[in-house]
Amino acid sequence: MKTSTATAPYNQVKMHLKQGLAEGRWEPGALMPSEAELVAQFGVSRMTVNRALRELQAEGLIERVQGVGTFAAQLHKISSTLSIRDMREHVESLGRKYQLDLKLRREEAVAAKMAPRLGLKAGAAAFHSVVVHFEDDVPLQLEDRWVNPAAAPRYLEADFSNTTPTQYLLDVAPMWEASYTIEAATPSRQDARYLKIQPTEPCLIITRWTVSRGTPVTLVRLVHPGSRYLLEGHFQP
Amino acid sequence: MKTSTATAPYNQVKMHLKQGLAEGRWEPGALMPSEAELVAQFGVSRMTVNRALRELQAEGLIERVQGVGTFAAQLHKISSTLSIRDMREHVESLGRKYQLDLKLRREEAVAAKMAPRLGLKAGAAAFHSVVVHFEDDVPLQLEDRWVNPAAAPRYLEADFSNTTPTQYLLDVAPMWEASYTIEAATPSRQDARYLKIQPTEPCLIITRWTVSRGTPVTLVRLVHPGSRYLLEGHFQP
DNA sequence: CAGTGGTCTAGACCACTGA
DNA sequence: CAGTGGTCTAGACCACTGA
Repeated sequence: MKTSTATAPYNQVKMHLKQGLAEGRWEPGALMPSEAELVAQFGVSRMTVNRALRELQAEGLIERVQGVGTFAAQLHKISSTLSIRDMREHVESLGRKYQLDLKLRREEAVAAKMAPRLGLKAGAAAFHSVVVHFEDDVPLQLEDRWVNPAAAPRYLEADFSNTTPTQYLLDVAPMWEASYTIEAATPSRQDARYLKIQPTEPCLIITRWTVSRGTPVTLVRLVHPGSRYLLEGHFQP
Repeated sequence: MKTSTATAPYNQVKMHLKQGLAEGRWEPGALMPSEAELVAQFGVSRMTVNRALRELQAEGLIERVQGVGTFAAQLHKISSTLSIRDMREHVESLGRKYQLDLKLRREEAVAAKMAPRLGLKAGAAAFHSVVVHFEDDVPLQLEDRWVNPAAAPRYLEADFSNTTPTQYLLDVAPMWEASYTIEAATPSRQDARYLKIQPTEPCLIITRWTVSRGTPVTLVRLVHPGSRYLLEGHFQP
């Protein structure tokens, strides 16, 4: 029938239920209206209410059991989106001056503990780079990165005057799978020198491992001075 | 026609496209088959391929433009689920012994800087609790929490021998909206004493603010010794 | 058995885009 | 204008649940 004019019927049903949940009209675990009831109430076809319900289910707001019914979900999960944010974009989006200092970039033999995560044998050649990202002349992040040469053979030649290692690698090897850890620790003495902080300053350290099309691409350690960096997230159904 | 037996047709279309994306059959930004082409290729109705495509879009794997076509997405975002994990559940799921030490729980006047986030006026009465969570007799998390009395009037009487503040609050005031920050910092002297760590040890500090049905519920600071705690995440489309 | 959700179809009207 | 995606419908068959 109609299309994006105003709110589509499926979306009206969806918003109606969402608001009811927000208001607590259905306690967590409570039985909600069936598809047939919503069809009667809104005067739309079953496929339309089905879409509304399927989307609410995908968002984790309701649970559905075939043969039984639809229930308000227990909201225990915060689903928040952690972007692989490029430091250049991030800093420039704040209206600050961005600078990148390439401290090291060369081929090195990869250490035994890192090799498997890069899909390489211990001692095999890999690319190693160390970059410091600045916001208004203040070091904001130290990026210590290993790259699988098979995934980005020309990494050593990449020009970082207008791009960043993150951006370059996303371009040549689209990210498909990733894991990360976030921890608090003190920086190494070398890290501290690069970041111009005391070696006792707590740092937020993100370690990220990226795979593209089944090939490990890069293993990166991102060190942020605790006093200058914060991760934020927000969740709203 | 069929139902959950084997793979539903919409899911076959979806998996086919997903695998093509994983293999790099379509570079990011490249034009993908239209709905009409997929209808012909799979011999299913348009609604069926439409569902497959809509779900891939919701997962961020493709982008669709009305009047133009369907395109392989640039994969820049890691969407990972950060749970409000209950420490008791977390520790016990690892097969470890869980203990809770209630250090403080009382009514207090809320500080001016915290009051607005709890929906209260500066100096109004709020509930304040401090709890230490143990894993095998090792302090794993310090939980310093303020609670809006309007959202959980009986918080001071809750029995924490079989539940936790998190669990109790999720039960009485289903979480609807939340924000959090994650940072690295040194603990306060008091925090360090409770956690039995040196005041110089870097800690991972999560500050979380929760709203239920428009009412602020709780503001909590979770302090984790950096040497004992790590946040992990994984992403795969 | 009645009621529930899971899924599919064949057709429809529409808005939007770019040639 | 042809091609694209956005959405809806009325009907269908099915599996599952619990009385």
